This record gives sequence, structure tokens and C-alpha cells, in this order.
Amino acid sequence: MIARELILETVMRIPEGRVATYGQVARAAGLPGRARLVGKSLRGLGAESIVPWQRVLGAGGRISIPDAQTARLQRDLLQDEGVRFSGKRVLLAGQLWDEGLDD
DNA sequence: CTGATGACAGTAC
DNA sequence: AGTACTGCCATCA
Repeated sequence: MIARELILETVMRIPEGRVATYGQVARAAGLPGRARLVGKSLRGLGAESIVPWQRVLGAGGRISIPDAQTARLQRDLLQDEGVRFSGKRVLLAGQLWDEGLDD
């Protein structure tokens, strides 16, 4: 079983307008403690990817992308699908993905 | 094998 | 609120 596949598959289950943290995705993928592996798996994905990588955030709703360009893209994409921000952070309340029920 | 690194997370100050 | 430190784990020189 390839961890990267599990992670990408999990990220694709996040509905539009919802967000999740790296740690949460790792847990949902059955890989508790591999939050960093999630980031590693998403690194390299771009605007062309079918994977909604923009819905994955750091703890507390912070954008954890080192590249400012990509970080800005993530913010724009999220705001575009209706995700609300509080300054530099995403308001996780009411927008955090519920692993149990999709949508 | 050892040490450094990183789209993380939690805690402490 | 911002910085620092620790725990974590896969990857790589």
C-alpha cells in the first residue's frame, strides 16, 4: 500500500468549501503522526492537479506553504469556493471537513 | 548508520 | 502574537 496514494485519495474526499489540516488528513488516511508526509505528498501538485490540495491547511487554519506565490494561489482558490478567512488564517469553525459524512 | 531537512503539531515562554 | 523547542517520521546526502 502506497501512503502517498492513501493521502491523495483522502484529500480528494474533502468537499468544496470545506478545509482540513495536515494532521487530520493523515489520521483520516489511516496514517496517524504522518502529517509531514501529507505535505510532502502535496508538494509538487499544481493548478493542473485534480487533487484539491488547496483545502489542506496547517494547524489552526494557517497556510503552511513556503512559496509565497503558491500560498497566494491557495488563498485565492479557497476564497473563490466560499471559504472564509480571518486575516491570514482560515476560520475552521463550521468549515472544517467532517471526516465522517461527505458534504 | 548518522545527521539534516521539511506544505506538521503541540507546548512553553 | 511571535519565537523557540521538542516530538514526529519519511527521505536523502
